[in-house]
Amino acid sequence: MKDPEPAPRIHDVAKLAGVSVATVSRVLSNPSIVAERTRRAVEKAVAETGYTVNVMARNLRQQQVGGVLALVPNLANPFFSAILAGIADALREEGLSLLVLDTRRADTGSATGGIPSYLTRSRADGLIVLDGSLDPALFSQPSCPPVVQACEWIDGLAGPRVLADNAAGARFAVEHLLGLGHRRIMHVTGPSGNTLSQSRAAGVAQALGPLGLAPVARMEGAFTLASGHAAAAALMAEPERPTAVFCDNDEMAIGLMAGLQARGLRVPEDVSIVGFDNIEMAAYANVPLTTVRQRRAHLGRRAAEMLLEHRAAPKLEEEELILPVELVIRRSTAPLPGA
Amino acid sequence: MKDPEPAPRIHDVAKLAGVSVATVSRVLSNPSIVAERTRRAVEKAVAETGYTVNVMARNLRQQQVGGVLALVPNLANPFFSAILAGIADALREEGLSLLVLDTRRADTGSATGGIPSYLTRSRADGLIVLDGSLDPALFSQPSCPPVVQACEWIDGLAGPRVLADNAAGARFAVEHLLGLGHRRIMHVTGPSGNTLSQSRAAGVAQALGPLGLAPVARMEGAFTLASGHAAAAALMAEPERPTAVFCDNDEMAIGLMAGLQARGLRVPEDVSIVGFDNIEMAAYANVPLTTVRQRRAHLGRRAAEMLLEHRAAPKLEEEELILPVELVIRRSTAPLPGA
DNA sequence: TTGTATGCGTTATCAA
DNA sequence: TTGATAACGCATACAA
Repeated sequence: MKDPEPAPRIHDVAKLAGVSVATVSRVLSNPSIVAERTRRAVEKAVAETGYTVNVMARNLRQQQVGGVLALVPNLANPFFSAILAGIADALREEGLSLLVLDTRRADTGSATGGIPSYLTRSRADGLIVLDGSLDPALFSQPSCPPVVQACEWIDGLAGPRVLADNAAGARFAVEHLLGLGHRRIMHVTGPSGNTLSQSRAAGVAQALGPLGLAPVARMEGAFTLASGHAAAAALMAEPERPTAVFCDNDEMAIGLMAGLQARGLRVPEDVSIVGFDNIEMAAYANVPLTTVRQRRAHLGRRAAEMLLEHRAAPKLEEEELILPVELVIRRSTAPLPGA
Repeated sequence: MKDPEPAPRIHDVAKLAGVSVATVSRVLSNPSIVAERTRRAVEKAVAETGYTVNVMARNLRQQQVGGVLALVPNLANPFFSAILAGIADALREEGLSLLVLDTRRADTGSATGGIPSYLTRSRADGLIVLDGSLDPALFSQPSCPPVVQACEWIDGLAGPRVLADNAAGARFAVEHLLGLGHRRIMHVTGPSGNTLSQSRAAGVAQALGPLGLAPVARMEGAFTLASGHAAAAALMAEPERPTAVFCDNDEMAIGLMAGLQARGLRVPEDVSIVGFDNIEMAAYANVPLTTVRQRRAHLGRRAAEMLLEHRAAPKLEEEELILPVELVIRRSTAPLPGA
């Protein structure tokens, strides 16, 4: 059992069309520079043979891979897949493929087969890093392709970034709660090392600081429904029970709502809750969730576009693009009773 | 502004180590066949130069891409990204990369740049198709790499498949409702052309048929929260109001619950609801959702493994792997009052 | 406008 | 056990 027919090569097309391989190549890559008559003959031969260019050979010759690698912490997380969709979109428009590496599962250690082996010009024309927990040293090899950081970022890794305005979003959220009269506000955060959590914490402080306030409670979650659910117990255990909670993402907010309701607390009558991200589910939660809208697909698209711009004309300035966010007010937040 | 240093090539390593390029190549790919002494010298030279093999050149020489392409209908859909995570996992263990193509956005028409241009041996060593709506003719080009269908499938496209047991899952769901005394059961389906919906409808019929029953109502949704929400109105409009609903996925079930509650119906007291997939949110919904558990990451992993087996030893038999599913009973289903 | 010839960086064959 | 060299399939500089 052998392969039916070897794929036709440019040579076969050339012979059939009665021209040289160079001419065929030109017809395929830059048709305008070849005579109408010749072009037609070549196109006919291409159609007859069913020829398609061998991408590997072209890539080697042109010293480019034709693809961009996205490094994501968890491919199964819908948060990242929405960003990936935006990236894929922008790349495809430029004829580039999307490669994906799940950094949590890839062994970061071993030099062969581990993450470092992917970070080469011979494997990707560019990198989009969505994982802020990676070691910046990974990207310092001379053979590392251009990098754009998106969504999260890595301390100590220079270069262009595109981020949502996390601090502003958190500030909007807390200011909204303050405006409703709430003063005892709890903050359910992401993992402490996470850059998103850090800037959102900063936004919380920006909102509370001028009033001489601080969160009355703080709990570190893991951006998961389960950790939000667990926060309900933490909230109930507070001596001064918070009247409002800002959660670093919607999953935790929804988990928290479920946990509170299971314990007999009502949202928003007893506790107001704000999330972050505006995932689709936010609008369909038990109590529709007030949250901070962040355009994830757009963020991915901008990251890809920035990478392509950077490849075309490497800029000296460190570009940092901060995308606006907005508060979406739904029913999970209400005025503090008696306020 | 030029590139700092051109990447070292195998030739540079060879010169530094005082051996031939062939020997360097051997040390890298099959160290055991080269003398200890020589090997050490080469390894030292590799370390000094920081050499890493040029993957493009190796791929061209070996006539393989080193990657598998997954065709997904919507990358932003968490349903698919969970499967992708399983695929990525299995591939990485074999040293293969994951390429992703979002088929809904790629223009299927144009020969250049469209989907067909990706379906070549020179672009991927194999294909995993997660989109059952694609034209089977796409995969009939002689240069198309091996294909495995996963999750959904394409009528008229032969070859190995790995599927969840959709019919059994739907049957379990409906049998559960029947066991609770429900007889007026509504079915909220996916898009009519979708293969998943078709086999789930078959499972529904299998459960109802023996009792001489059929769904009292049927509504075609789009696997989205919004379409589930819209189904609430359809349910209320039924002259014989259904007492239970089976939804083809959890998103629609959750949307439906939200819609029903907004109209004053209680789940499960007034209406029992079963979903499909067991997405994480199912357990944290307003009313925890009874649903059919399907191991999505596992499904992806098995698809990738099947592709790799197939590459190693193309089998003549059409392998079709049906993965078991199970019913997860939560609180959204209850006995029919008075039953 | 077209053809010839070289090189992209490897791996694999063959000979030593 | 190692070295010389021919592919792999294409794009492009240069010549015609």
